Amino acid sequence: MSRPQTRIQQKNSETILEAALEVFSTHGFRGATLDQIAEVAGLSKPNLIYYFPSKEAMHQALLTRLLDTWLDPLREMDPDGEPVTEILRYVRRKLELSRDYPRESRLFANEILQGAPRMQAAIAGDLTALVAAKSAVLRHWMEAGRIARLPPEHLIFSIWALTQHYADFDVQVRAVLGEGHDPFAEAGDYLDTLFRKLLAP
Amino acid sequence: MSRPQTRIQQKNSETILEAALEVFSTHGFRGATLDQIAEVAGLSKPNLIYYFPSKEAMHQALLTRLLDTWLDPLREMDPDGEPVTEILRYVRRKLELSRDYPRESRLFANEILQGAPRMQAAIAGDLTALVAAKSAVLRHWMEAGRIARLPPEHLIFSIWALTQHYADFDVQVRAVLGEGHDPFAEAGDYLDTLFRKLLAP
DNA sequence: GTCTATACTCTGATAGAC
DNA sequence: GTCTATCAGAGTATAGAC
Repeated sequence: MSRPQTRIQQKNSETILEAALEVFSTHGFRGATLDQIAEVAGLSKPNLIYYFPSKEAMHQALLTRLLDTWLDPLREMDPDGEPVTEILRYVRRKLELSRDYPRESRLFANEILQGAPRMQAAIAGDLTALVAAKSAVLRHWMEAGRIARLPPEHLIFSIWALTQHYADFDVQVRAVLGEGHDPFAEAGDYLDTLFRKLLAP
Repeated sequence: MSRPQTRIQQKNSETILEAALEVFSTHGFRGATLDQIAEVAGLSKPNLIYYFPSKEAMHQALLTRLLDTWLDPLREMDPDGEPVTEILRYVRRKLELSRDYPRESRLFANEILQGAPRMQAAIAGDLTALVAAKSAVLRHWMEAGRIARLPPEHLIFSIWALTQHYADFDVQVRAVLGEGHDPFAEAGDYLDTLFRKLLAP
């Protein structure tokens, strides 16, 4: 990957990725068009292609930067910390990601829904390895009787499912709750309660 | 909607919807093409258009039949039943839907991810009304001290999120678990435990 | 009722002027 | 570095033969 040198190039690359994120995250890879991305970015279509060799390359650039941000909070779960505190912190940070980066969450969801054709490697590699490592930590805590004995991978799945739901199904959540609700604030309290009860030995 | 009269028409309509489900559920509405649907269905492209006036109409037909199936298990939650039993039954039935109809689950997820442009009405109407009704039931059980006091809508969201995750993120789940796992069987046990602990007063 | 042929629009990408 | 013009191919949908 060759990428930006000058200031202007950096700024334009940024503008394009921002626009691409907006479009890919709502329409998926095949549903997104360069026309749309160009319009959102306020640039001409050929200009997009000047910065990125193809539509595919834009998508790839977004996915690459995404996965890192996405896995960061899990990486930070400290094996030497207090188990419940560490897990609840992870839940909270993951929910904050959903609140602050809903488009990234939807981009990821779109990719997985489609069978992860452009992410197979990353999922089979980094992600699986990290989950394996953290599952070992969780299992260790369980064996020490510090949290309830549960299948660690499924515990992690449930954190992902519950937090991402508020970003990915935002439209549905807001429709059901109606006016005068702050979905993410309520979710924060609810998930805190849920995992406290679940983890109690 | 005018629809099938003869046997042949019924059968072909069915074949087309089946193929359309396959394609829409993996690529989203805009990402799906009539070419693909025609190929999967084993029919010619114009023949598709003979049965359905447009791509849009096929999608609509799928969404309409979907929502009903989708909400059925929630409808069946019995206000006069034993609370924990009723809720656990709902969780189990919803998980079975994810296992048996993963494409329908992904079709729905795709539509919501995109902001539900073709489902606004249904979500604001039937779905919201049903959730309101069942939330009242849950709240009643909580006030009677029969289950833990929790925000009822979020309790329902968590059932949706946890069960649908196994259909929508199937690729990820299987990659993380590796060989020799039955994700849905394990999820069944795990979610049973989770909700039992969560609902205990 | 179903197919072949085709009209017309949109899409991703390139050429070449400035 | 950025734009206008444009291409080839794919996309939805229609016309009309059988």
